Amino acid sequence: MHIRKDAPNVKHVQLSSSGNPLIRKLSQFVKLSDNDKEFLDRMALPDERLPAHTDIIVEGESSRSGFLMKEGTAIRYRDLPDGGRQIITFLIPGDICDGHVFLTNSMDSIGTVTAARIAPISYKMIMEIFSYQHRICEAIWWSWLQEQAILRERIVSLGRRDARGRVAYLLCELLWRHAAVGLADGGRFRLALTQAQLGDALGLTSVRINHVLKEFRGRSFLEVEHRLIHILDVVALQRIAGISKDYLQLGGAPTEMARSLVA
Amino acid sequence: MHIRKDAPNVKHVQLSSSGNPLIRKLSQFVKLSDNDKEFLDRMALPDERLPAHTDIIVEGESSRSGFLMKEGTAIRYRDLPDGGRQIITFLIPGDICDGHVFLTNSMDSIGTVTAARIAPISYKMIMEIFSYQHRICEAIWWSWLQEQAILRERIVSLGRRDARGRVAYLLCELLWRHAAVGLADGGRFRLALTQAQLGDALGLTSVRINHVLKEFRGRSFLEVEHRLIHILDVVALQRIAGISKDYLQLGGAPTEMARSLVA
DNA sequence: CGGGAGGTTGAGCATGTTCAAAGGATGTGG
DNA sequence: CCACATCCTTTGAACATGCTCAACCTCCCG
Repeated sequence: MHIRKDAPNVKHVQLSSSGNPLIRKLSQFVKLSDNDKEFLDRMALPDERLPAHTDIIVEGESSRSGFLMKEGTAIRYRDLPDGGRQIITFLIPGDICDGHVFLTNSMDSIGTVTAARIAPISYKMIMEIFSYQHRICEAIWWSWLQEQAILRERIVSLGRRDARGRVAYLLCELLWRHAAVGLADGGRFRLALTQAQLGDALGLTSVRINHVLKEFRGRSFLEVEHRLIHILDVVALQRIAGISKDYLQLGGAPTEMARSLVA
Repeated sequence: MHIRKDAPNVKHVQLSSSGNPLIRKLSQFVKLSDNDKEFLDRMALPDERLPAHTDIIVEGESSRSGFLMKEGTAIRYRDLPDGGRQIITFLIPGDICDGHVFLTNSMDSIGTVTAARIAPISYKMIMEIFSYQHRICEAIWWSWLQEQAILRERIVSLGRRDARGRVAYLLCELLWRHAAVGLADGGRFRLALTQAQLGDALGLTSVRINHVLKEFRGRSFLEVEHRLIHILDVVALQRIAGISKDYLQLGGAPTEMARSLVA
């Protein structure tokens, strides 16, 4: 990415992990009790550190049932026979990687992008949540709906948006997701992705990503300094992506109508 | 599609709905008891008939919580500001449309393609399943994993496969899904999609779809007679799509390893 | 410093699009 | 049950978006 020589001292904001991001994430949907929070904190321990560029799960082979991202960024991706690669999702702190990988025989791999910290989650624990932790269960349910909505939005992106629209959408998605776990300050968040990785996520080449980012920088939609991305004009990006504000229901509670139906 | 003038009398096979396709679908994953089946049959009643080309849910506005497809084909799609459209998923008999649409504020619409028959599902009923019908709950859980795997595979398709690969993959997916609910006979299933709709699902134009189908017909990978599609060489299609057999875990039970973890 | 990874740039190329027009199939009302 | 209107498929030619390949540059890190 473009790195400004004259980068000012970056204001020290809360852009790295603080406490348990899962609590932050689930609090979007449900008011968690102290008990709930304690449970979630226990669930996030013990954890495990992983260096950058390390595979967690390779082509569907896994001894792990699932895990919670505590720090860092990871990708769920697929290597194709022709040498290509498609990044399917980015995993950021607060995300639960659900082990679907090997349950369904899909050949996805999962690997870290940056150094990361993850907490394994056993199926026993999941079953415990389902049976005894109803409020957490409800929140996780909402969180899954959100995840699915993100997958569907990505399908729309890849199917019908051009390069600029795809980049614009992905940046919005990542900003909102980071904000939802308290890892964004205004339009700022830490993004340690190479242009090639962005390309692999968007079905484009790094060259094209480069052109689009250059244009966006020129139009002052965003700035990149070191590994910190700063979205200056989210509205412009949304317009380019062709989305109106409320898409994805990120960073907000479910609609009243929806809540009443579930209660 | 190409329609052969000399189409022979189509063998009368079980390509339209017979009984409750949801039972068939869930039986892939779990051995259902007579009680379970009775419950699922009650769940599928009362039903409602809808003509072809009818919107069920429009741009996220819905008074419906969810429904089960009993007969026919529907699409979940998105209309874009520029006039384009992206079909996100096809709904076939046995699929539960989960009402995510309005819960998450996404602007998806859902509409029938052919005449259809659907059974509304209330949230009360879903909660009942979660609380009291553990075997069905487990089966639905598996079924969701499968759905997610399909969405992810579609992302790979749109991101990294060319037109031929995309068409090949979609045909395989539809064949396997139809087979899973007993609506395929050998390589045959009823597919009432226009080439424009296939294009909207695959991020391509109808013109391109036409060329690809022509090539596939020429190479004897498939035939189309009236609205019946006949896949003659699935293996060839899989090769073109770049997938190996077990993808998606369609039509088979979960791996032993996976089952033991959940049990 | 020197090597390597990632970013930037340009020229030629390919896949798929757009636009347009004509031929079949379908189904609806008279 | 036919006639007409409509929708779908098929085909061709010009065009555009994004790709490939290749070179060079910049920064970072040992």
